[in-house]
Amino acid sequence: MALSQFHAPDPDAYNALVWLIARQIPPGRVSTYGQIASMIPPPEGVAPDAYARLSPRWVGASMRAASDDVPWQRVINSQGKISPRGSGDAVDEQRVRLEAEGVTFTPQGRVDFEIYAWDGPDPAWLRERHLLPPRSLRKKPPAKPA
DNA sequence: CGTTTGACTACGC
DNA sequence: CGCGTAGCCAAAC
Repeated sequence: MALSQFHAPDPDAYNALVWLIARQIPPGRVSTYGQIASMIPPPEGVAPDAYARLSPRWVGASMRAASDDVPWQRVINSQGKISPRGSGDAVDEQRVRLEAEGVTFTPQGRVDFEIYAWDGPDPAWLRERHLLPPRSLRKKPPAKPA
């Protein structure tokens, strides 16, 4: 069975996990589609490499379908920018909401992950729900020379 | 029933 | 930093 690059095999189940995680993002902090995807194990039958390639878009689809009780404004793309979509209205609204929480944007419209990146839920919270440790959005410190 | 239309990301220039 | 590319389904029109 071919996997869709736009929707998870079981959208409803996937959405529930994405929204659950998104609701943990504190005000004034941001996460990314890819980071949230990295906390969710590949659905049954989905190979790890395929999951890594497709899941960020699945999370994007989940955010699109999210109701207003999910802080969707705190999820941006890996470049630190608000993802463009059809009507620029939603993009403007997202920026307004983030700025209202204290998030600032560079002149190029980007959010600095070094300042605003969310490190993910408490490890215990993740383990209890069979979720995985998130990949960091911050630059990895240079390898420590012996 | 054929077309259009999607909240992504890593990578190369 | 900005721009283009691959990936290749399915619901809404």
